[in-house]
Amino acid sequence: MVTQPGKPAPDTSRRSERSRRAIYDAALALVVEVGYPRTTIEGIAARAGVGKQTIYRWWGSKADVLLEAFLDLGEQAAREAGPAEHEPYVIPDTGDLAADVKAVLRATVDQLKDPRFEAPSRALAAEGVVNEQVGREFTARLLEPSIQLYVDRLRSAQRAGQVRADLDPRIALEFFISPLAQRWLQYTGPITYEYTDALVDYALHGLAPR
Amino acid sequence: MVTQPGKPAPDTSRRSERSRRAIYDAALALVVEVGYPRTTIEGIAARAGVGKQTIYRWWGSKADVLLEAFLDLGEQAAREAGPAEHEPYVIPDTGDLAADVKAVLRATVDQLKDPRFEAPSRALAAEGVVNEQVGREFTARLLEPSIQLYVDRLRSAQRAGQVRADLDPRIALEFFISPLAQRWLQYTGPITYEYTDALVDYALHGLAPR
Amino acid sequence: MVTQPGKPAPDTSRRSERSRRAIYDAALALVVEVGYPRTTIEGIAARAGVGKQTIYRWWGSKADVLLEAFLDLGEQAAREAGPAEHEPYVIPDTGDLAADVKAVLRATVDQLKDPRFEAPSRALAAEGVVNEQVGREFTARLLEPSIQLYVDRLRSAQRAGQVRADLDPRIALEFFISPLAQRWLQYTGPITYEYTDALVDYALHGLAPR
Amino acid sequence: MVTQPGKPAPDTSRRSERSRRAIYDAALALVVEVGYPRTTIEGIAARAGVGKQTIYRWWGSKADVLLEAFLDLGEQAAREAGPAEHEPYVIPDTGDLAADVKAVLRATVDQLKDPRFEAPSRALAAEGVVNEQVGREFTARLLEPSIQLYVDRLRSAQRAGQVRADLDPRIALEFFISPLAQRWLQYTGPITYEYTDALVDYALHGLAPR
DNA sequence: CTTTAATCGAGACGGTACGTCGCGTCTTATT
DNA sequence: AATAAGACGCGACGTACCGTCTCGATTAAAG
Repeated sequence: MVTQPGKPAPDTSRRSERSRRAIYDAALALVVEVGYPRTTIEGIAARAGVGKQTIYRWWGSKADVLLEAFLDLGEQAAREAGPAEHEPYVIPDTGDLAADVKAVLRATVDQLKDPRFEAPSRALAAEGVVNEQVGREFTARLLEPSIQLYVDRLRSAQRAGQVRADLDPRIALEFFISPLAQRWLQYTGPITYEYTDALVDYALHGLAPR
Repeated sequence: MVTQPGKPAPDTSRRSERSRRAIYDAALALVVEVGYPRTTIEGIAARAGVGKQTIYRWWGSKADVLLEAFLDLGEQAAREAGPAEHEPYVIPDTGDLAADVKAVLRATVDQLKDPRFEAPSRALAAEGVVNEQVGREFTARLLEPSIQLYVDRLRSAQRAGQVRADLDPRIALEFFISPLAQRWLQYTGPITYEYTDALVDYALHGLAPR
Repeated sequence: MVTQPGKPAPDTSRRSERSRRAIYDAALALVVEVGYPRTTIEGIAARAGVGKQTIYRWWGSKADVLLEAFLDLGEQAAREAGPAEHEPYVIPDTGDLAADVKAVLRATVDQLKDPRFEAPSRALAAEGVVNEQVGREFTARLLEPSIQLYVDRLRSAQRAGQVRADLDPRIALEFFISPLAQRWLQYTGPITYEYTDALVDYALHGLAPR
Repeated sequence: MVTQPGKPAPDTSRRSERSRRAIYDAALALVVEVGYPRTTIEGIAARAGVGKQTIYRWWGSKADVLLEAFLDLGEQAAREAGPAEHEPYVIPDTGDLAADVKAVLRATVDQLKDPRFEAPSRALAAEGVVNEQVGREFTARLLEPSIQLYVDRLRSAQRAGQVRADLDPRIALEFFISPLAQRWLQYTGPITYEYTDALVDYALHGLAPR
């Protein structure tokens, strides 16, 4: 992200768009097909019909390539969905917090099970666990936007009196997404609609008896 | 875990205890010192004063070695703590669920920040995210025992009327540990005592106003 | 061959005859089947159903084993041929030197083409070229006895006036065997009866016109 | 020699001349210093300051490297000797066959005792004995040119009436070189000027009395 | 519309680590 | 005490990728 002083900084205006696209496609395809550890820079270059240097010129590491490829995939999907139908990219606000969050979590469950999404995002998550720089980048560019949606929706719910006003939404939202994240990352339990529905109910009403 | 048909299965009784220990020590030290990706089988062997084949004979991969080394480290720590003082290995049951869980989570926070623990467990978690077999093994042998302690404590609280009887403890406990896990794995927020205390309060009383 | 001072010198009387034979058989069979370089001590031991140490106890190297195995093969062949029919083990003396030597060389040609003989003796010759100790041992125990037969036959011919009396038989015999040896060792030409017959004629009458 | 179908055939024009030279030097030096069996590809690469792959890219085996290194050494020596003084690379033709051949054989004796020549050529000869492909290559590229010189000289002698016209020079020349070769390869006798002189005399005049 | 300089494809290069094979030594249990 | 079995420390194998470094051959911006 930061410009290195040692490197002459390549000229972005002359960059080959066709190569960039081919590299993204190759990287994503390989991660799906052979898995992240067996995805190599050489393999990406060969599959993309691109010189290795073209990759090293524009990215710093395998994880970097994949992160941008994955972000691009998201933007592409958003673009294809069109401005009208952008359902999964915001949290609906029908006034019923429980229903709205349940709906979004169900969509998330579907997404987690789509191999096109799962392979690269697992790879990036894994890399991020062990490489803090990648981890922070991953979180900032992929998780943070989604998290912000939850924060916004919770603030709205607070204003509507559906959520206690003294709660920190940054913490509250974790009751919805962290258990799901952990089951996904660490295989601590099955991932189903019933499960995510239960999470919402448990979280809203608390574990203690009323 | 499963006996491979192709391999002649070495004779466990003649195994060198001294080599096994040296390998564990070397693996853990290297992961702390140079990080998981730069920890190599060759490096472990060299540092342990052991032939590479001795590692390949008994373990299937770098992750396998580290997993057993880490489990052994845990057992060793438990043994050293002695049968009298086994504080972190159960959840206290004073009758006050909130206080008991807060105490345990504070201990967990400390542990997550201890480099001797952090480096290998991050490494294993990362590997597990991208390699399902390792992930399930990691969860079964490392996470599951801790999870079970929460299940037991929550059942006790249900009997005591402090937790609603109709809740599934396997889900309920995730409100305590999953948010912490996600902050640790994905840098989604700071990890402090105040934070874990808040988790317990939010979880018990729910997000919705009473 | 020389007793090493460092080694405790094993007790020959307790030696297992069955193992020795099995090792010889395995060594010879492997050299024929997979070639000398791919014949290993481990392979010989495994095929002979013998511990590796049993080989290391009694022999100093792969070449040593093979040399003894090959010598044993020769003795065995001689024993089987019986005391009556020991044709290839002496040079006949009919009074006609040319005929006698031609006959022996033809037998040698046959032997050189027998795979059971060729594989191990090539292996030993090769080893001997690069390892002087083995080379001298090979020559002393395998070549020298045959050479001596030629010396004797040539001396007899000298007495009979068929060979000039002032010649050194140690040199003269090389005109019969060295060209053949070189063609065999270095592929410098085809090996046929006509060729060995010609060698004898050329050698006896000289290259210069009479 | 033959293009393998499985390998993509590297681009010869981009080959590093400096690496090739360094590899030749290292290979020859190591064979002299530690012997052929203890000369390893890894050792050559390390000494040449070259990646192992650079060796595997251009040669098929240790013997291949050494063969080319040795041929190169010969060409280099020939180049250094210059076009004027190329004494050892042809057989003189003074009209006196005996004298000419004796002179060349004496030079050969000297060469056989030069360690810079002896170590690699023994190694290649040994390898060739046990590996027919290497053996034929060795003979074709190293021995054959020298053999041809003898053939030519003998033909000249035939025309001059010094050698019987009905003889096959390919066989006749072996009386000069094969006995020497065998003594060198198999330690069957000492190698001296007197010996090679005697070979020439015996060969020309024959073993039988005149 | 050239000119020209950066990017591109290709892939050779010096390296590091891989996972395997075989060495020669050793230890253990059996005969 | 020798044996079958095989674990061990060690070194080399041949392979896969790493990240750097030339090479022409485009190729798009500036002259």
